[in-house]
Amino acid sequence: MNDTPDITTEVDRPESTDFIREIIKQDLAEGKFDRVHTRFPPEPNAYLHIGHAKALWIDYGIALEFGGKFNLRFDDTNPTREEQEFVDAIIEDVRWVGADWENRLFFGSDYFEQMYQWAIDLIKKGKAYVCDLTSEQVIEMRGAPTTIGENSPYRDRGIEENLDLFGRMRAGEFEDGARTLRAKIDMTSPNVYLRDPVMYRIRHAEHHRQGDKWCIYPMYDWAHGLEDSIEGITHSLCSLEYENHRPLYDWFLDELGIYHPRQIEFARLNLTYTVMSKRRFIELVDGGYVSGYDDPRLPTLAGLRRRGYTPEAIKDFCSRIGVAKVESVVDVAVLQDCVRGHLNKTSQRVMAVMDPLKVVIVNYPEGQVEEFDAINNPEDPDAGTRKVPFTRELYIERDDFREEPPPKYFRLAPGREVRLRSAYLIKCVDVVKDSNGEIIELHCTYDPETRGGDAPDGRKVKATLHWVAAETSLEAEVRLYDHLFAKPNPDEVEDGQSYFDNLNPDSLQIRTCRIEPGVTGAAPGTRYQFERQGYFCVDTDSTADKLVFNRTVTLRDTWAKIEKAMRKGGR
RNA sequence: UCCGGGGUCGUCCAAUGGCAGGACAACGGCCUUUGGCGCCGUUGAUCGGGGUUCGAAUCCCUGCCCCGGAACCA
Repeated sequence: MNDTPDITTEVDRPESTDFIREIIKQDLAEGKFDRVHTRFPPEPNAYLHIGHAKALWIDYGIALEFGGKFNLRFDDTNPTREEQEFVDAIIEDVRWVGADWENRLFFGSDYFEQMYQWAIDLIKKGKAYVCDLTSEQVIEMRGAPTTIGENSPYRDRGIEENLDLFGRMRAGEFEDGARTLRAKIDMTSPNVYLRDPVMYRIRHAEHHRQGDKWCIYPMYDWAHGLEDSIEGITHSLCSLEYENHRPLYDWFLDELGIYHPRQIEFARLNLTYTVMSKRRFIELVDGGYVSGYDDPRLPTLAGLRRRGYTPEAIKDFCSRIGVAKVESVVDVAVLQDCVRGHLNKTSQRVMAVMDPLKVVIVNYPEGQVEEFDAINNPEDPDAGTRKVPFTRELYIERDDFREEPPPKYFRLAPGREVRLRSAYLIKCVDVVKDSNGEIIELHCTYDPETRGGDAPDGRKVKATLHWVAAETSLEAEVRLYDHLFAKPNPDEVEDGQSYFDNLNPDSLQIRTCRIEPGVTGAAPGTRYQFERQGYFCVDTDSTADKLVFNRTVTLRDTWAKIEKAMRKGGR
């Protein structure tokens, strides 16, 4: 509270920047544009993933920073693969991540009439023609990157004939694939996208918004720049694979002489231990490797949401990874660090025992129940406290006791004293085993003087354990998630193998835990920290009778590291 | 082979001719009623070769390597 605000550190600190922001600043300085307007243009044919979130935060973040505007626009130019279901899902995801398009939700298909008129303009200029070649012929005559293409025999059709034919294409006189409208550019260009690209194809298909109003549909390259132009986009940001398309983007806009946004490309996101493509999501879902597109192991936004990730964490992640043009693979540990950071500050602590070992406090009165005040969040004093019941019979984590403790292990062991979080100091006086030698129960004594966890004589204990009362604790299902793939790069495979061979068999473990009773009735989506273990959130499968938790991420586990190092060193 | 991009710590991103810095990871320590959080520290990089310059990650030349590109997909 009495910290002196350090003004100097806030002044002159270079704000986060990247090559795109630099370009925009320069454009603004040169007067090339006098405002900033971006857009996020998903095709409604798949679920969004964390890679889309990166793009979204570049688009939206830039608009925000420059005091500009941001549009959400569905690029729905292909009727055969787009569905309303995806429109709804994408809107939900974009909203969840926190981008605000205000009242600017648009659909590329709403511009079809304008696009059609512009196509006519191009035909009139002699810059577009109706081509009767089949798709196979077009491909053949286009040539290869290393060779040049060949002109279509229909390339020099007269303007009147082109106009007539194009009108009849729209009128539905021809079958699917019978003809196309092509731009007349250069069949010898080293950039194959400039070799008379198709602008319109015939598809007698029902469009999710336009119904059967149209039977010709614009191709991406033709449509996208027009959409940007119509919306007054200043900077059209997209991923690297469109770099080769930019000359075509520019060509259409220049030939039409209409408002011309600037396209800038950046590298898309890759993450370790996962895959990031629509095709692979489909394969994983269809193959039953994951439960659906919202499986918490998938990097889809729906999956991350279900897993317990917060929009804040995702936004933080996007700003940490930056923007550049190098193909990159970001360590998923960065993402995990982001959620831990946010959840540490915000989530309520609770005690849950994953693998219960019974503890009997032999000097504690039978039938007595005490209630302790446990701190809800040490990072947030305003979070207050909660009551946790304590009884003679308790459960602790099986892993928190060792009959023969290894070096550096300072949890419970015979004769050792530890603290039960928020309760008492207890000492292990006896180990009870069954006929197989399996430990079934621990007998401990408690020190009544240590109520709350501190010893009046000032003696210290090294360990604090989480625990639950045997009887009052609840049973709950926990789903422990780990990386979907066993290798950082799932594509690193032996000959004859596929990325499926790298699936991590332990990516999901289902357990039954005992949890303190206060969580009764927690709604799906509620997030907790299970002390000493990790962050968990109530799954959508959870019911009043049966709580189900997803593990979002584990806590950092220094002891596990030490143990691992010792095991290695021991060999 | 042609066209378009790109090569900085293990990873991601800075340094815009002037001390190669930050984050994650790793390692060590301090603190701790979470082996959590926090704090401190250590390790660690300019693809190679030439050149320009007082000075090069940055500019020039050259070589090498990586990615993308031949859907009536986006």
